[in-house]
Amino acid sequence: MTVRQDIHNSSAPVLCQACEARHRGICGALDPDQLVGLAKTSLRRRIRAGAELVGDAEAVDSYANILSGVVKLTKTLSDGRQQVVGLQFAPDFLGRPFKAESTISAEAATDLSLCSFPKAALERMMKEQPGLEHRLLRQTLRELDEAREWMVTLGRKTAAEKIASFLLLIAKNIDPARDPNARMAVFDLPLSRGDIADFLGLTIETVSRQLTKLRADGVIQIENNRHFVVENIARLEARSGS
Amino acid sequence: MTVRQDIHNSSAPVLCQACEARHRGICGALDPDQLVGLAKTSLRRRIRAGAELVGDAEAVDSYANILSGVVKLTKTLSDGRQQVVGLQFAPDFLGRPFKAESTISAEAATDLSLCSFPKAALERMMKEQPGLEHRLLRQTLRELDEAREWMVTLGRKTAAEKIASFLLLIAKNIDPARDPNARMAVFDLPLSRGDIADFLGLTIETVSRQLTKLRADGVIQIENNRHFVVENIARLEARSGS
DNA sequence: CGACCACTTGAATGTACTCAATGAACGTGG
DNA sequence: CCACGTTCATTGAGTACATTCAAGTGGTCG
Repeated sequence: MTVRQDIHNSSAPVLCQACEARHRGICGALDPDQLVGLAKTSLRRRIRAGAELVGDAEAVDSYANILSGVVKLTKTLSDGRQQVVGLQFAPDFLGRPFKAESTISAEAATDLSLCSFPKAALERMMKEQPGLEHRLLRQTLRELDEAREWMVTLGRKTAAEKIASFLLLIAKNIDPARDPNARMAVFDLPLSRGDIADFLGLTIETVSRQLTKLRADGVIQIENNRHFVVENIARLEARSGS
Repeated sequence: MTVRQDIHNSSAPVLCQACEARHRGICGALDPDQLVGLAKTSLRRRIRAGAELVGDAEAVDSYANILSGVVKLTKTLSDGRQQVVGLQFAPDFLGRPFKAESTISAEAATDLSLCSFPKAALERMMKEQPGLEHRLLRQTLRELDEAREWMVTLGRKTAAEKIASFLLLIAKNIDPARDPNARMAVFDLPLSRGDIADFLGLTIETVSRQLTKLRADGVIQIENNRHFVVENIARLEARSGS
């Protein structure tokens, strides 16, 4: 582990030294020279929570890696009903290759730090380094698995189970350094009640009621609306419908 | 169009001559020599409707292309609740690369004709032909788009809208030769009422009631439970919530 | 202090579900 | 050929869960 990091960092651009995408993200496919090449055209950007990254049916000319923060992917029906169709965390790749315009919109759920680079730069590099496309395929397959997992939640779970499943999802993804076997979890929710409702296919009121119930039952503690403490994750899992 | 087919077919294996996957599927990435190589290890299989192709958490050692028929991908909760998380049509690729076992189960919704080949053969070929991985990435991205589109349907549409959306989905995918702008559609449903319910996150009874309503309103005609006629697709679209 | 925002709580309503009975199509065996 | 069982779909009545509409709470900021 430490060895691998040493090797990777030895000649990597400064920008990439502390970057998760360098290891777990798509940049892990690049050799030091290629990394330097991509880093030349890349740019670190900070985005405020709530800012729209990509609007529906909007042309996209750059891709990015998430360095920190949470991105919310949404789709909206003509009458305004909204559905969150995905959440992305560091070090996920952000963008939809091979399509001029996106059919979903992306929004910063929290403050973000991105490493962004021109669409053309990545596509050029994909040609000379097939490993890049391989990484992309892996992430896409993972996202597909997640989307299908969520379809089960949306289609077949009760409101109470949806909320428990959601809290588990956040607990497991919000902190990359977290021990996956830990018995307890503490985190700040990256989403408002409204966002959660749109993610779970519920209303704000139902989300609020179910959270209140979990708190009343002693499964979770809530401070300042956003800060959550889960003493015993197993109790949440028991309520998630698995 | 005819030119392209001539070129492709000139030296292609007999098995591949009439195969949609040769053009629109993943095999389109292969040159004639490679196609011959893959065809050597591949096998045409016929499967009866209802047969299970891949069980949940079951090891998979072969991939396949769908030549004809419809495959149903499902996930099941511990208490038996089931959700259909995807439908695949010819000439889709079937299988989950880079993972020893699948977390979903695949079942023949209709009688199937498959072109199946060993996992190892395809993975070997992917190394020497990056275009193959590219095709796979494209299909995966398309499936991801479809899954997200369906998340909106599951999370935010009413039962009536879900049914209309489902009928549109089938009308557009069941017949590869169909004119996408055609005003009317005629098709045999590849799924039972129960399957539809599992796809839409509804019960059988609700599916039945909504279909009856569409028929009563003159939007669709139903013969023998499975055969559907849609005189005016626009009327269905108007009810799909878009 | 008042306005605003996000969230919570309450009461009434409605959509889809559950349970139950009926109907239609198909295959088997007497 | 018809009676019978089976499977699949439809229809009906009553119920439950999440929604809608409405009011209230708590925190933040000008």
